Amino acid sequence: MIVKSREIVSMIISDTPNKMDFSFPKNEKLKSKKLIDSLFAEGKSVSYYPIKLIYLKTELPKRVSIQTGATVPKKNFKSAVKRNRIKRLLREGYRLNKHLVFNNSKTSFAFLFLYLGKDTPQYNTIDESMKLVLRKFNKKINHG
RNA sequence: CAAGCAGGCCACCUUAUCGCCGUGUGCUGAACCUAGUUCGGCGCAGGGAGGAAAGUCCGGACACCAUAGUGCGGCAUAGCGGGUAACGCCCGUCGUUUCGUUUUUAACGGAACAGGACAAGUGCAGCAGAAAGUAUGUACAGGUAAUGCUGUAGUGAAAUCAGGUAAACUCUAUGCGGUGAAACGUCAUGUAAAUCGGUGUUUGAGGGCUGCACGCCCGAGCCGAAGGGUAGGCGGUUAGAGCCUUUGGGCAACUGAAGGCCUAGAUAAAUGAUAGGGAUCCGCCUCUGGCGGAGACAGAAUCCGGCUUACGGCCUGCUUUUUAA
RNA sequence: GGAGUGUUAGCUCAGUUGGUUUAGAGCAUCGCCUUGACAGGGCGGGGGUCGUUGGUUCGAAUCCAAUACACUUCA
Repeated sequence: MIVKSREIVSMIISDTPNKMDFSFPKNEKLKSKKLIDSLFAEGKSVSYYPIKLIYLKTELPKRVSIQTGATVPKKNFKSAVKRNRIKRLLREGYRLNKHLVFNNSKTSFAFLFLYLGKDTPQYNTIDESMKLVLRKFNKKINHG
């Protein structure tokens, strides 16, 4: 199991000809309070437990196609350490899987990932459900 | 070995891959006519959570409000002396209480203490008790010319004793102006210097975020209704009552001098993820080892000094049999 | 980051300022009566570490301190 996942990572890195982008720079972070407010007000959502993705098709201030944020509700996790840990895991999950949704389309989106679970997760589960959520999102965009 | 007390130290390490945030430095792309500015890209070097970052319980620095002023009110502290920028913190010392395996006394050691004043005034005290503060009854004994005049018993936490109680009001001494980085400064963006009603311009509306009054300053707008816009950047913002070493002073807290060091600055908020190896601890077993598991409390948000609380491990010292009559 | 409030029976609240009396009220629950039976009504009962710990006091739900939890609010 351990060796397998290691191989997968190395395969992704070495076998892709275009040098897949795993970076997550400042411009791709969702920072505007205004945008976040409008996300909660009029955004649509896709969810696959324990991750919920709220998205909105809008104009972005920077020249990127997606800006992403992650939140964990304080109600479910009181400890700031645990909240931080989950947010970091969500960021990692998005960073390593964002090639699924980055297809140079002209439409730009604002993303916000919510963690709905009540236990601190392992990276494996975050990774799997992140992939599923992003595929669900793609389906919805292409067909609707 | 175990327990208790006191003090000190650490806060898993390392390799690979992929990432994040500052700093320094080198090269470089695009936009505008140039100077230069703005937006980027690549490389190198070095840095990147805590002992409590927490609770927000105290004290400051700093900023604005009059160079923060007067009176009342309010709040805090409380033996004495010292330390400190300051403190409700720390150190020393006196006293009281308590512990040190039978009792008493003394010494010694440990622990706790919001430990000023009820000899200014006011209030309060269930039950019990004659009586709880303008109080004086019963029994016995003593005493007087006579009398609760004196003692003992009894009730109670407390009984003419300068009674008890101030974490009761209060008094005394000392200290405290208010608001807190969402303070404050500055740049940019943008609408509405619009509409309706009320009120006011030296006979002064309103404001200066102070509980009230005074005083001072600013002063032409202010209040309400309905509605509209912006909610961004930069500074403040990390070199500081800073840390380490040596040494002088002091019982100590602490402090003088010399030398060395630079040690996070994010803002929907960085300090991470995955995989391997190694130490640590726990459990089990077929015990020179093997297998499985765990990794405490917890995340900077202007910055310092304390206190309190949460919590894993290691090391050192002392006590667990104190002494005398 | 700052400021503030609350915690009492299964639930919603009094009582706390100003100390000592059995910690009360409504709903819920249990028993009995009323009814052929149910609802409703009447009578009676049980149920409380007063969030936790410590202190002051003769005595603490109440005063003081620490702590836990929940909630509100501020450009």
